[in-house]
Amino acid sequence: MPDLDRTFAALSDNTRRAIVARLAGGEAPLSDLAEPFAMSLTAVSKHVRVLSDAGLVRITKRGRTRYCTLEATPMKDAADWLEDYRTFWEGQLESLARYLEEEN
Amino acid sequence: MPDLDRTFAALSDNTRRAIVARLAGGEAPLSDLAEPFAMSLTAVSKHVRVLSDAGLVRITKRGRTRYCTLEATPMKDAADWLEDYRTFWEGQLESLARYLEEEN
DNA sequence: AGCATAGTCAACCATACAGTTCAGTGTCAA
DNA sequence: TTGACACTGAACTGTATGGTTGACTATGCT
Repeated sequence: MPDLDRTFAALSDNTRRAIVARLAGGEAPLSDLAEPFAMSLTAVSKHVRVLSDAGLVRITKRGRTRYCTLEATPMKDAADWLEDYRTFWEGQLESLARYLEEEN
Repeated sequence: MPDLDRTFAALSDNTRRAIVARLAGGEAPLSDLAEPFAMSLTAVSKHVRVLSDAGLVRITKRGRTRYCTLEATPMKDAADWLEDYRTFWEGQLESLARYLEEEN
């Protein structure tokens, strides 16, 4: 699953997760995306390219600006992968709860 | 959220996801974990360290073998982060479904 | 035509990562 | 006590990542 590789890798950076969060609110031009960050536009552009390579963001050029939109599917795939372990961690956290319970 | 950074980074490798999958079935010694992979034990040991640094795996030494167990919480955090976007991608995939519907 | 805006490209730097090999440590078993 | 087993550590290689700057392209505005 090299797709999952790239999806998780894309999400392993705080800046990129912030970009994703921002794009969940709707499409935005690159320069708008870059504005909140204390780094060059080039750097943000690279981050967006990583997201785009991972298929999480689609870039459409209108005039001189690039509009970015969030792409759902890869994130769903990642969530689905994690979801398979939900029962596991729910069980584990429940055990923890029981353990803490008994400790009192 | 540097924790999420490390969690997602840890999950961005196929080998490590396979290790996680394996550990979901119960604790296992390092050498058992390494066995299915066409790489050195050292390499697997490094992978496990990455998982351990990210808090996804706990290593307990009994005798000369290291037993690895899956640790729930960080994966839950990652899943929770992704879960926030579920409504988003469900909406988007629904739009896609409607679009495909209308195309016929 | 001329300038500002939006962004890419190329080159560079430092750090991290995935993998190797080889040598070493610690533990169990005969 | 000798040897096998289960690792870890150190050193090295190649490649990726996150960031910079400076030059360039392309579009829009006046």
